[in-house]
Amino acid sequence: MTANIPDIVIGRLPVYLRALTRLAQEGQEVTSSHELGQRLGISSAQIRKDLSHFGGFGKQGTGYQIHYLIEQLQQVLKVNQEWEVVLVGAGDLGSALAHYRGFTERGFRIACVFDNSPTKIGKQVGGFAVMSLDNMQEIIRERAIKIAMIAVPAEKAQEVADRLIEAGVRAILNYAPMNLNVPTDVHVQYIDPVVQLQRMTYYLS
Amino acid sequence: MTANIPDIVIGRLPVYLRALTRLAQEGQEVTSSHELGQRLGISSAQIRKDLSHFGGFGKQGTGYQIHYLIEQLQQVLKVNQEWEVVLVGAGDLGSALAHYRGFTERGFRIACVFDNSPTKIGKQVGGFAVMSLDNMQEIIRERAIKIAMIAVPAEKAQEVADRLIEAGVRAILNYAPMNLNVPTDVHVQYIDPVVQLQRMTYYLS
DNA sequence: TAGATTGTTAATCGATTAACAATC
DNA sequence: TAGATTGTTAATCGATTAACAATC
Repeated sequence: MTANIPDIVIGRLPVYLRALTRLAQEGQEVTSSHELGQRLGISSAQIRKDLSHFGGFGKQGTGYQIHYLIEQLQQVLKVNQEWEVVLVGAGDLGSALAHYRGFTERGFRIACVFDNSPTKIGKQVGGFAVMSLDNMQEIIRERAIKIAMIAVPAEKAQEVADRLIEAGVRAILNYAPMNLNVPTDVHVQYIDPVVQLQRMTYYLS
Repeated sequence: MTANIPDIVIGRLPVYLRALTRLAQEGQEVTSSHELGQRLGISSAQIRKDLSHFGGFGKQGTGYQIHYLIEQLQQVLKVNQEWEVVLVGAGDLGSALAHYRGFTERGFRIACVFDNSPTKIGKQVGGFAVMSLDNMQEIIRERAIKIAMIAVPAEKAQEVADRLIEAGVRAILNYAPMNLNVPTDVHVQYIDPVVQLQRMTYYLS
């Protein structure tokens, strides 16, 4: 039943999870594929189809128990546990990420912050002592860390990625504005605000 | 020829543009759909198909002149001009965005930074004097600004979006971890690092 | 010329939607 | 029961890929 789910379906689950969490915060206990779809601008059929890949989480006539569905989605996405993440780069962006409080409540904890600038190593950034890149691989191996965020200049990103992967990282969130070459068993997601802005200007005026 | 291009195609153009710019920086003058595809992990057929929506930019047997293709893509995406952007929210994230140097070189200039916290209004953030939200709509109207970035807490995001749209904004880059309800003529892109991390944990271990 | 690569068509593949029986 | 909504199947829609003539 859980074999070979399309990645595009997986990509929507965190969005469902986020919307459900918000509904729960608002005090609601039950929802329907129709209501959720309206909130997200997605068809109700798509939501039901997506969820049905993983099991029948709802009841005919009633809909979905929000708390139950949240738990199920967390389990599917494996975020019913806490993941340690390393952050590479302690510039403006890295520093903002280190300060961001939203990671822990949704399953991720920054374990270490690395940078190779002598002016930054040893300094505190968002409660973390910035460590040298020289220690990075050792720490990743010791703690068996699988996830990293890259917030270094574009020129350094590929080299950093190579070292992360060599040490055992299998998921990378790349904030550097460039494409990474990685083995097929390594997953990369990209965040480049300019790419997203450029996608919208096409439609303007 | 330029009628009704699928949005998914538009979404890839900025990525092509970024890769081409990098190739140009590396001193290369000509490339092929095959080379570009390899760099991006995309099939060469898809690249040729995408580009062919807008014209024949290449030469058989030779490939694409990088500089020429960059210019053409910039024109298609309307980033051969500078767009003014307002930034709402001057917390850690907003501050990092205000400091980011990568916007201007790729077509976007932050025009103003807004926040409604009295402790922030008037302070300098990345070279901008933070202004009160009370002045926001007036300034957006005066300068006919069409693009905004939202970096406020989730609870405030919808209200901020409503005010931006009322003042004339038509493209929003939303950093708040929540879905926005907007009219159909307004475009929204989302950046939520946790959503992207959660999409990858599914595949781990 | 020979080799290479485009632009485009047709075929394939995959994702979304519509519809409805099942059932709460 | 009557009304509502799920889970699922089949139909539709759209996107990707393969293949190749055109041509530099």
